[in-house]
Amino acid sequence: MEKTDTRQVECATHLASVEDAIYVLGGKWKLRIMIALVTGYHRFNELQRAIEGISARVLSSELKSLELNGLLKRVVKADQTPVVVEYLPTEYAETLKEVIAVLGNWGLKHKKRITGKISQPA
Amino acid sequence: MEKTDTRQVECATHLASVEDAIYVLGGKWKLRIMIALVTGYHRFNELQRAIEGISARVLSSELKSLELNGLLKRVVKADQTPVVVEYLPTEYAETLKEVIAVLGNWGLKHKKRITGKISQPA
DNA sequence: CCGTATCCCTTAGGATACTG
DNA sequence: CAGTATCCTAAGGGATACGG
Repeated sequence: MEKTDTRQVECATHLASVEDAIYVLGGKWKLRIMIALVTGYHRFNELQRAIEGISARVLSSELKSLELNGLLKRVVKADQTPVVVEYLPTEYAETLKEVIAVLGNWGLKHKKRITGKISQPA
Repeated sequence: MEKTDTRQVECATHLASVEDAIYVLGGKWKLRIMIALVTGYHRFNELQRAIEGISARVLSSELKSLELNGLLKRVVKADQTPVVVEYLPTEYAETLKEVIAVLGNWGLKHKKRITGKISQPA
């Protein structure tokens, strides 16, 4: 079997790539925050309200992590009276749309499958 | 602004869906195990060797979780001399291929972006 | 409103050792 | 080979309170 090597390499490559993705997007909150962000929620408290269950402390630290990875930009508008801070998805965040769509889709179908539980053939 | 409601609902739906997906596929190992599985690694120790860094304890518990979610099937071949156990991806696991592909792809590009670090325009 | 600081608890997951 | 048992640490994340 000489294809073994090829397969091993392919597997290792896949492994490394999703590892990278998980490193950046993994955890309970990061993708959810990105969803809220691209949906149009930009203010801190707005985000906290949209993402049920997240605490200010966690939201804050996750936002920093996401900014470091270039997925959002923290913008301070000093010209307003009570300084307005906005978290805006970057252009780069667009690349996540596919990820979110695919993952969300899978989650949706999976839930149906689990709850519906049609007798699947083995 | 009367589209707000629609947007809120859409966001909530997305949120719930990826939440479900993360619940099933989240964590450091589950997706990696599925990759190894569909790549063709089926035996316990084989998997442990393919997925660098995973301990027997974790591999074992993750395999159970994945089986519960219908993504793999544990098959015992009692007809061999030293009983052979195989973990086989189910048909359903096919639905993950897209997820893995998209996520892996994103991870790959992201790594290039981070390491290469071409001056991106804001 | 926009966060940070503290404190604490739970969980994921690593190390090692051991059994059928 | 295929796991389980134990133990332990680190990190994630919740609650509350507080400051700019």
